[in-house]
Amino acid sequence: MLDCQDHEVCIERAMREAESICQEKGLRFTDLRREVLRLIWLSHVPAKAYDILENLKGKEWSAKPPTVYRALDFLLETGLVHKLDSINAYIGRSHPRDHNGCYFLICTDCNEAKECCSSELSDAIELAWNKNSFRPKKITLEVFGQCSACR
Amino acid sequence: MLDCQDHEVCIERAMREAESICQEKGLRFTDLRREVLRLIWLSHVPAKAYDILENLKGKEWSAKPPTVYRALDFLLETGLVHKLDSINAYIGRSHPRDHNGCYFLICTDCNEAKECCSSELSDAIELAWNKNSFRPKKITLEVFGQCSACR
DNA sequence: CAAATAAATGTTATATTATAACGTTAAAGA
DNA sequence: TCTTTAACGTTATAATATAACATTTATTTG
Repeated sequence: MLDCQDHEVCIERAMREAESICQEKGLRFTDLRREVLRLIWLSHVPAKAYDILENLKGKEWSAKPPTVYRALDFLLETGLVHKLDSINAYIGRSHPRDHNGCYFLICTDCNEAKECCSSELSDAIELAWNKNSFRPKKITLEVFGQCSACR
Repeated sequence: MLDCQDHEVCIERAMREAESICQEKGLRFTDLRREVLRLIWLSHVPAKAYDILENLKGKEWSAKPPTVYRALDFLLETGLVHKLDSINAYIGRSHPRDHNGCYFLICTDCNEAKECCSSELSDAIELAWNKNSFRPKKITLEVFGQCSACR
């Protein structure tokens, strides 16, 4: 589905950006957090928490569920990953510096997911605000369908 | 949050509409399914599956998890309820005959949720289709924020 | 630097959400 | 009425996530 040509490059770009974001914000990007982020970025198919757990076990960590969930919490708070609530899975954020107006396209054939940013979306939400005098704080938008590669 | 003035009326309207939809479609609206739908409609705060289970126990059913999940599956398929994936909770559908272009506003203060239908939303999704040549099938849009009553 | 503090991780246990598999009962169709 | 199918009962377990407390590692401060 993706415009990612060379996935090694894709991962390295994401890891570099994560490093620099953590540095800027003075956050501790520990080996564990780094490894969990890398495992998530291994594929554009969103990763399940317990799969990440399995993948950690071969390595130097004594991995138990809280090991993974704590790393995920950190990555979520920092905006480095996103949780897809409709499938309980985690995906690396392509644009970790922009937190707004993003939504996710999830292909029901290949299972890959893509992050999209759109002002049209924010505008549609804005409408909800006007129509319902509702003050939006957080938006979950996940679209399931078939990606171009799978047609 | 809601424009529901008299909630008894609100529930009865929903139950009547459910009856007629099931009749039209030749579906069996059994006592169990009816009761689960009514329990969900008891409040505009989305209901958790295991809370529904507890509420069934006082009654005539030998309620175990599958009892509830099977009823929920039926109600979901029939479009009578909606699952809010971001909070794993179920809410009665206000417009069970229109399955498209709906989204949900969830108040983080009072926990009530409201179903909204909007063509603007469908249009924004349409854009995703054009931009990414993605064929949308199912959309999850859940907006968290503060409703007018809670401001 | 050493001690004090705070942050991260280890560990055990358990909570929460959901489904598989198989048996029984009740309803619908032939 | 008999057959078939759909609904429900029941037991067990899978999948997802967190609480609570101990230990280790990093950071700050005296």
